[in-house]
Amino acid sequence: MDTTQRTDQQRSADRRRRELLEAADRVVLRDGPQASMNAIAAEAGITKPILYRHFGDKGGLYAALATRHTDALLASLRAALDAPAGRRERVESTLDTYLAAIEARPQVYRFLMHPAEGSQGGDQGFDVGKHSAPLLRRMGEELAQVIEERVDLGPGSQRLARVWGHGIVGMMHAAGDWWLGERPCSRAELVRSLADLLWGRLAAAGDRVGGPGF
Amino acid sequence: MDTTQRTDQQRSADRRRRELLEAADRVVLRDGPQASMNAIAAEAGITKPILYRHFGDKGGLYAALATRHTDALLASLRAALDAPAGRRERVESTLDTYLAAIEARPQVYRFLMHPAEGSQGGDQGFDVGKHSAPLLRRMGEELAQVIEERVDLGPGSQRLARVWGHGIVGMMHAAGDWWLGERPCSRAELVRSLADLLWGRLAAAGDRVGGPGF
DNA sequence: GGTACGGTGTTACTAGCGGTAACGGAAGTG
DNA sequence: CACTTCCGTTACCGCTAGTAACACCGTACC
Repeated sequence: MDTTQRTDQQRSADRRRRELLEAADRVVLRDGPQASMNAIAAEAGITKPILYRHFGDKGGLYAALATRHTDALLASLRAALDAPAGRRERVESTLDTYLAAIEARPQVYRFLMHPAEGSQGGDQGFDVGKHSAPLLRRMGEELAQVIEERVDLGPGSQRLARVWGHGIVGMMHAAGDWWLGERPCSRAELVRSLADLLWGRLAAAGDRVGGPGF
Repeated sequence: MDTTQRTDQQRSADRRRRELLEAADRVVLRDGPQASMNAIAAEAGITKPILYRHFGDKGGLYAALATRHTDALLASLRAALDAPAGRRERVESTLDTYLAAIEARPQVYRFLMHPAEGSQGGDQGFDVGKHSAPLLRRMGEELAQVIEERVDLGPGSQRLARVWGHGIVGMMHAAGDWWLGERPCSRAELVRSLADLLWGRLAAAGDRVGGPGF
């Protein structure tokens, strides 16, 4: 009947969709954010229009792909963030989780952070600007929620928590990006340094001798 | 003579170059990072090959444009950073300078941060990935230098200063990006919140009642 | 005067991209 | 057999970055 048939079709479509996503994944892992629809289709053994029938446009495919990785990474981060440990340990463990992830798969990371904005396809084209880095936004909101749940910030705590969530995530991201490019120190050192920064060592440190005139 | 002639030509070429950059600026201000070479050429009243003769490729033009704005912004930041005031005041003033800049010209800001990575031009194409956001890197290094010069961080100070420089810049950037999109509070509030974060309020805050089991 | 030259500008083109229309063939249903 | 309904293809559009080839114009040199 209709229902069973539809179910079969849907299951088949879902399987195909997963296959396509895996193929896209392989290409992105190889080519970074430059991965073209042609290349992805070729990797999947089919042609472009099928991709477009499944995902609408490039933005759709990228969103699906990004959601996948973002979900996976966010799950790891949530685990580190919710661990039954002291705050400093949780912060360090979360930082380390994130850095380990971007260290393990830099191509995927670059793809998630800079989802190919140069879309010159005339009419619609992926509305750049608003969703420039969904992963960052989601991590920021997630962290904000955890902060607000677990830290007592007094009045204005919600606003403060959100600012801090996005700020800390940005700190982690920028430091990670720079570290990934230059590798100036070990991951553990980086984690410690960032945690120290968050722990107010900047405010606590003294001025250098021979510092400013005042 | 050769020399005077060359000088004349060079001066004329420089003037032209500045004109082209200003035209490109106008287009970027209008269209954001999507600005195409055709559009820029049209705005300047000339055609593409001239642009390419002056700037090599799109990356060259974008780099020239980015350097311009980056230099301007960095000068403002350096002024705020080097002001004869207490550390907290300087930090707040620097944050505010940056946020005011991105608030005043969001299109330019977006262009600087996400310089159109989708370059699918076959052969060379702007080597994405390394120069994904030169402004961030330069700001990070600059801040690192100031930190190392003026703050006494004990052993390992150079590494620590660089990590912090990039981390703080990333925090500022991510928070600014989010704030620019959602406008959840005033600029002054954002500045205060970020400075509070850097001043260790996260470490100092107590746990929420009914918090984690441990 | 004629001629070769460097610089400025154009038109017309290539190759590749995202995206789509139109067609071809298999499968199930009357 | 006809008819619809997908799955898949080829062939195309309009756009992009980038380039080759040609035209013009002032100047230096013979």
